[in-house]
Amino acid sequence: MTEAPPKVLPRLDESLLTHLPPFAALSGRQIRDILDQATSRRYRAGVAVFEEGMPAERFYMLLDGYIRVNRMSATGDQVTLHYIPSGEMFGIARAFRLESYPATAMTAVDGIGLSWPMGFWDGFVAQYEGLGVETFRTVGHRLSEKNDRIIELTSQQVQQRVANALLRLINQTGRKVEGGIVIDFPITRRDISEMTATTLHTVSRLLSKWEKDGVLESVRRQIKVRDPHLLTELANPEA
DNA sequence: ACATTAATTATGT
DNA sequence: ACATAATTAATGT
Repeated sequence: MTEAPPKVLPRLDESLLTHLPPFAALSGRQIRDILDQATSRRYRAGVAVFEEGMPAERFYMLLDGYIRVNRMSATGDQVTLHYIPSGEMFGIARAFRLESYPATAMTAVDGIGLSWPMGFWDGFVAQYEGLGVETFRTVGHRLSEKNDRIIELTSQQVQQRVANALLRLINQTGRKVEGGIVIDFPITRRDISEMTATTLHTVSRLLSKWEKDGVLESVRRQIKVRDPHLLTELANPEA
């Protein structure tokens, strides 16, 4: 479900973008121009920013929150592909000459995003040095991560895949707290099972076991990794 | 070494 | 109360 009314926030400060890699190389004036053309919008947790197959009308910069990217499988199940942290661009279909969004973008938590009409994309990358370069960087990074996961899926057992998925989550979206690192947004056993090509039951069993072993703590969509090193060992097929 | 099925128990609105 | 999450055991491939 897509949310209807775009609420424009009162004031868009340039400091919103200056420290973000895609805009870091730009002058204050350039950032001002970009911001003046942007629409800012708050999103509640659990809503779709855009959906798979919809005409790709806008592209986005996530200022706060996390985006969960899903795609529909052939059997009709939603599959979680990955999470996007704040500070990254998403929905940049135009960069790949796509007419429609290849996946659904759901908010994992309350968040704030900027967006621009997709028609601005080509002009932006032509006009603003570094935007295209940084986009290549993030896309390349995501691709190499995908490659890693293909290797995992074809060569590793379930425990290792789940352990690797958790490691990625805490590395990319982890927040340090007393006694460990928590995944910064609510995540279910089902979400993890979708990312690792297994069932929620197997994930549940693994997490229960690891909780007993002191690797992590987990209550209700919240996971705290207490011992990342142990998890790293579990992720490596040693024997 | 896993999935599936089903029953049961939390937990959040 | 009702829906969603999570656990656990039993059974199957």
